[in-house]
Amino acid sequence: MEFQFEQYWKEYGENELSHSETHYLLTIYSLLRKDDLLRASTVAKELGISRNAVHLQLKKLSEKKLVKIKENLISLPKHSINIVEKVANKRQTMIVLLSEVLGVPMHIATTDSCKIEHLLSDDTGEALLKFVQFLRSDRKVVLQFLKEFQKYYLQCDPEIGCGLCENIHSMEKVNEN
Amino acid sequence: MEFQFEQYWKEYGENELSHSETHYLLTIYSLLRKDDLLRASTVAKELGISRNAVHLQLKKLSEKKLVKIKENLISLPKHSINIVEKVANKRQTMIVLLSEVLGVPMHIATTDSCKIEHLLSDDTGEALLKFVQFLRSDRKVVLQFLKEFQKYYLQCDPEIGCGLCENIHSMEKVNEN
DNA sequence: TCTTTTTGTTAGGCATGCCTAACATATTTT
DNA sequence: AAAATATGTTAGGCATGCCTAACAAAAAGA
Repeated sequence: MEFQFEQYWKEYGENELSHSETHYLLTIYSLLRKDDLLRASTVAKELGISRNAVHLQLKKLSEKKLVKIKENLISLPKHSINIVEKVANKRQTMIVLLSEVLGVPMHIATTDSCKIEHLLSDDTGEALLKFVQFLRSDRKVVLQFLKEFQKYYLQCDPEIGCGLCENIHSMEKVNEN
Repeated sequence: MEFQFEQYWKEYGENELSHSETHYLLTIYSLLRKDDLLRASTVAKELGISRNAVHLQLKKLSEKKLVKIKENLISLPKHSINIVEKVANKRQTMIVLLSEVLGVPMHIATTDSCKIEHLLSDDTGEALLKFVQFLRSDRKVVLQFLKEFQKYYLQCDPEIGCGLCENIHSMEKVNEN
C-alpha cells in the first residue's frame, strides 16, 4: 500500500466549522424549534458544558456572525440555518447509509456520523444523498442489488480474489486481537 | 428535522487516535517502507512540521507505545502497524466509494477521506469495505444497479417524492448562494 | 421589600499541538 | 582537527476549547 496523501492532511484544520462550533449551531437550531426564547444557560445544559465556556464560545460565534445575541436571547441568521441544515443532512444521510444499507448497529452508525458530519464537503454530501435516495427507492435493480449484497455480505468467501480482499483480510485479522 | 444526538457529540474527542497522531503513524509507516533507518527530521520534512514539534509528538507517541525510538531511529510496533493498516483501509475504501461509485472529484474524495479516516469505527470500516468490494465485482445486478444509478444521478427529477427529497432540495437551494 | 436562585461575565488553569528561538550534540565536509 | 551542516532537545508563546472559582446582575419567591 502506498500513501501519497500527506499533502492533504493539514486541510483538516481548515474547515468552515470546528466540531465544537458545529454542535453549538446544531443544538441552538434544535432548541429554537422548541422555544424561540433561547438563553446561553439552556444551551449549556443541553450540551453538558459549563455556562462560562458556552458564554465565551457564543461570544466568538457572535463575532463570526454565526449567531445573533440580543438582550441575552440567541437566534440564528439565515446563513447559519443553511449551514446547520447542510450538516444535518450529511449526518442523516450517513446514518441511513450505514445503518439501513450496510447494517452497522444504530449506535455506531450514529456516533460515526456525528463525528464526520461537519468534515464532509458539500460535493460529498450531495453525492451521498442522491445515492442513499436511490438506494431507498423501490426500483427492481435496487432491490435485486440489495438482496444480492445481503447474501454476499453474510457469506463472503475469503478465498475469492477481488483486488480488495487483502484489505478485508487484514481488517479481520486485526479484529481478532 | 429533529436532533436527538446531542448525547453523542462529546465522543468526538475520545478516539483511539487524534488526527495528528494518525498522520504521524501513517507517515512513519510510509517512510519506513522506503528506508528503515528513519529519523525525526525526515518525518518533520514529510509532514511539513518543525523538528521541535515532531520531537515532542514522537516523545508522546513513544510513551503511548505507538512508536519505538532507539538511538534516534524510529520504528513501529506490531500494534501500531495494525492501527495504521486499518486506518489506511478506511481511507482507501472511502476514496473508492466517493470517487469511483459516486463520482466525486478525486481531490475532494481524497481530502474528505483524509479528514474522516481515523474517526470511522472498525465496524463501519469493515461494512464499507465489503460494500465497495461488492460494488467493484462484475456481478450482473451490480452493473445494472450502477448503470441505473448513473442514469438517475445525471437526470434526477426533483418532482419525484421519495422521503429524502426535501433534503436534496435544501442542499441545492443552499448551494446556489 | 428582601432574600434566594438563576443567569451572565471575567479571570486563571489545563491539555493538545503547532510555532520560533536558542542551544546541544552529532555528523559531514574541507 | 577545525569548520560547517544536520539533527536532537528545551523553553516560551499562541490558539482552541474545555474547566473551576468568584463576582455581578437579573429574576423569582417569601
